Amino acid sequence: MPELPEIELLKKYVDATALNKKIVKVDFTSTSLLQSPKENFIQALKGKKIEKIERLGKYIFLKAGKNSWVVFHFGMTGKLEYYQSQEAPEYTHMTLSFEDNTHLSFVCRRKLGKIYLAGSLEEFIKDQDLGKDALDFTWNDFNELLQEKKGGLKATLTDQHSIAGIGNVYSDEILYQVGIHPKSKAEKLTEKDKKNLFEKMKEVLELAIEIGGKRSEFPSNYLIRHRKEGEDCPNCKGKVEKTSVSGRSTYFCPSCQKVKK
DNA sequence: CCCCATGTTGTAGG
DNA sequence: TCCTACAACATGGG
Repeated sequence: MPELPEIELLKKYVDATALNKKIVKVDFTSTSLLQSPKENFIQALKGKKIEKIERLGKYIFLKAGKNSWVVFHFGMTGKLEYYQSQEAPEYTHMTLSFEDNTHLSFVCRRKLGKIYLAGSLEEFIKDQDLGKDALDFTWNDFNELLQEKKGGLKATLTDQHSIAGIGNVYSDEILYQVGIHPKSKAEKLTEKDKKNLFEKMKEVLELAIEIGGKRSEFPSNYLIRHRKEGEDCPNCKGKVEKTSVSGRSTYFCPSCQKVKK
């Protein structure tokens, strides 16, 4: 569930379901994802109202009382589920129960997610050294960032300390949409490349949010619809290839995307 | 059994 | 210091 668009949709989901509800019970099925002692979570959350929900990058923050936030990171398979029944979903790690007998569970099959406590967003951002959210970047921010980066472009796009929110799938998509090879070096981009990249970064992420993150709803000229080795490139006669960049599986079209190095 | 998967982090080396 | 490669984490699916 994990990149910026999916997390933004999850944020909206929690806004629509759990906002302003009072937490009457906090349960743990496991404590292995907790970044603070279980007791601290109970103390911070029990009896409190969920006052506000925020997202930054791939994190979701729930405000429960003054200077008290619970922060979720979803790893590859995490999500939040709101429900009324008694039974928590499979792979639930933590459940908040509300006065109206509804529940919000943090569900994470592969256990790569994390749950934190924080006094403020600012403090959390500082502790984690998180970059600015991809959707909050201005052209100036983006230009400056790429100016100071020496390494691979995809590594920078997916580095949460530089730009928060972009992951493996959307970085491939953004690079495909601007016709730049994922193995390109940030320092070799022209001003025009960078401008295009900046605009497509926003466009791709915003479109993904608009269509509810459903893969089948993306335009047919999106790589995400053809994210498989040997698929036809939707823009030319080439075939989609798979390679490894920054240690991740990377899909691209070798004739539409040329390396700048 | 093999490899793959929307992520992050620690380590080793250049 | 900054960058890269790679293993590790954990678990289900093909």
